Amino acid sequence: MSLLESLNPEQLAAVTLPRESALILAGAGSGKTKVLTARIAWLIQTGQVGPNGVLAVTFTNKASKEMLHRISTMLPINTRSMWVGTFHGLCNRMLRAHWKEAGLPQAFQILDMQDQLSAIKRMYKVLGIDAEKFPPKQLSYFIGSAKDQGLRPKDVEAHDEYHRMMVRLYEAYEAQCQREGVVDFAELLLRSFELLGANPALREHYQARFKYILVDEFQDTNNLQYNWLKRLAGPQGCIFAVGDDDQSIYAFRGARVANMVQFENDFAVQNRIKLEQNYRSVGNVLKAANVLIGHNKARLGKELWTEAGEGEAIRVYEATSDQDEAAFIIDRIKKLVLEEGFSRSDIAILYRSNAQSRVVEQALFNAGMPYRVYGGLRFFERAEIKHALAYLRLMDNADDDNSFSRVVNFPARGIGARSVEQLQDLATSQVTSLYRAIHRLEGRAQAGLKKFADLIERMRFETRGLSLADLVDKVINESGLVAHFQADKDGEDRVENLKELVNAAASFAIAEGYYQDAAATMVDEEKLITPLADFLSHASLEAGDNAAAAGQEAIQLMTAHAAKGLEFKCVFVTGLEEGLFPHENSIGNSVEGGDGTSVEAVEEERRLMYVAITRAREQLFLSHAQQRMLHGQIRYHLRSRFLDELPEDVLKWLTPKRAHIASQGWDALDSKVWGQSKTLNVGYSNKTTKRPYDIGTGVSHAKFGNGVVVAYEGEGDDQRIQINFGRQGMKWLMLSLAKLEKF
DNA sequence: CCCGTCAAGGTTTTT
DNA sequence: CCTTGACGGG
Repeated sequence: MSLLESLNPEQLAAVTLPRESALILAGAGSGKTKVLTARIAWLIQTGQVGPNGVLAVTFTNKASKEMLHRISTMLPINTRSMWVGTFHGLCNRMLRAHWKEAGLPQAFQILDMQDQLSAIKRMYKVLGIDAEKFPPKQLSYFIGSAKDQGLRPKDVEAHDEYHRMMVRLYEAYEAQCQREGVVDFAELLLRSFELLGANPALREHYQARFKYILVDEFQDTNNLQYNWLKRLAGPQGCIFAVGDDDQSIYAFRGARVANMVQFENDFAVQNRIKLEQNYRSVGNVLKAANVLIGHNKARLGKELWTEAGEGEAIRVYEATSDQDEAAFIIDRIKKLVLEEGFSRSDIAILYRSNAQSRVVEQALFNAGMPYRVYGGLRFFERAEIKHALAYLRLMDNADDDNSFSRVVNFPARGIGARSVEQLQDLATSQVTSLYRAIHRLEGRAQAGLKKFADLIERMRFETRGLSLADLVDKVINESGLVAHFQADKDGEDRVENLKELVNAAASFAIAEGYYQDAAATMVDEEKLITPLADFLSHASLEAGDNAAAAGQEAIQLMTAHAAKGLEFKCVFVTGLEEGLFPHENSIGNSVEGGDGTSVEAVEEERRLMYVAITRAREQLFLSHAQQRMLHGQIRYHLRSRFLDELPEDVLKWLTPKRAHIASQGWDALDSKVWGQSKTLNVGYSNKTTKRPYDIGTGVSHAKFGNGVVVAYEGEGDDQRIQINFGRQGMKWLMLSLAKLEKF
């Protein structure tokens, strides 16, 4: 059978497993997606299951689109009715189909993170909560983690006043969401989970239907997602889980690698198949990756190999500064493009945190090299788009106070904070929404508010029977949004974006089969949803591309996190410094491993580094800088321990490798000290400023023992030197008095 | 109501 | 350094 022909023995074994649960440990570049899609295609093609009997779940929209695309090239079937999507997308689908049983209004809206925060702030106003004492972000986090544990307010144990308050706020938030007919991301999952729990008939229906469940990036599942899968699969369930514990980089947002082992126990997994042959990178890159990740203790164990040649050595550069690092990168890129014939889009520059992109961007800009930065605002997150969506949502669901508040006075129509406050009071006392409260204002009715309500009503009436795109077009004009931004001298882009929203609606309508003339309000036996509601869900669940627009032939800039799942011929991993990568917040910290054990937080950083270097197919460059500008201060960092963990024989140091770190031992440096360096006067007035020891060199002190010079401060007799003495802590010593020796 | 100024604070991110 | 949010004056 042709679809099995290109598989290696392990891949073939995985694809053709009988109906039993299995864990596939798939290393970076080992053909993970290929195996997933081939298994689905094989199951269907051999008649073991129909397209409707398969459910495949991923974490990102991109991954699910890719999967659908590949399936449709392998099989002549309509994939649109298949349950392939993200956890949130599939839960949304289920809740749309069973909104009544789930206790939701038919037109329930989805809150993204921004929306959730503004909902919390609005609630604080009504309840008179001090946002300083209980930061909205903290509440959002609290609610999110509770839901991830499957806990409702009544289930959360609070042992102190602060947490009792958080629980009360959680409860109030939940009541508000319920009244307004909105759900946040975690709620989609929890509702769906509870729906299956409370409804045996429904549960059994889905358990019988989905004979085969496949999960991508299994190491990224959180507690709730795991339990949702378990419940959906049922006692006879068959789950095909694909993941890589070495690429688990999202523990900080609740992902539990421990789910992999728990899965093997819960589902009596007989087969743990390892995919270790790598089809992406040259030998040297792979060797570096293997040795690096070998430093982690918490691993299931796996070693990648390749048939490809060794390739170039991994080149390492120690820059004097972040500017110098950028200059090095530009220089190498020029060589790669002009002399070695790589295309700019083959080249990626990776960093630990977004702030690091600035210096590189500047340098690329000055060198006239096109580049593309991932990680900005996404299309559906832009303010003007959010405004347009708010009008649409309010038309669809009159109880959506979030949307109401966003646009009631935007564009400005003379409705001040005072009027809205009064309206809120009335709405609160009558337990209704802001929009509905307008009609109860009676004599005190504020003319502006009435006019606003009329506007919404009119738009609702006038858009009846229009196609989705025409509807959106009508609303952006009728609402005054387009006129408002046209009048703004800097509003050109925003007008363009609003028009782009009309296009997005049109493409969505076509993709989903609503077509242009869809007076159709109901489509798809399973969706039971209007095109508008469907589009609004889509906008919340899929915020769109987050890359800044640029020519296709551009150098790619992104964080190591954002690079997961991608590959490039040439990769630069930058900022390899203690405190940056590994990040200072991880150094010396332990975190709960998900199964009660304690794991070094730096292991996740190491996995991130592993992800970063395994993005490279042919050439890999690593760099660090002696000093860099961070938070407006010059900071000095030692080179990353990760550089010292790489095997020397695959490295080629372009600058001399300095030896100060290896002799030191990392235990001495594990306190959180790197963030405390002081600003220095650099480059001038060093008449009275001496630096007998270079930053980064080791010194010993009679009382404190060995340490590393981190910074200098002051001048002349007042000049002080900062030294990290490891366990003894960070000390500032008077240079004139301290008795120090180089070691 | 809009715009400026000032203070605070600043991993990683998808849905 | 640079972005974000909170206030107060015009």
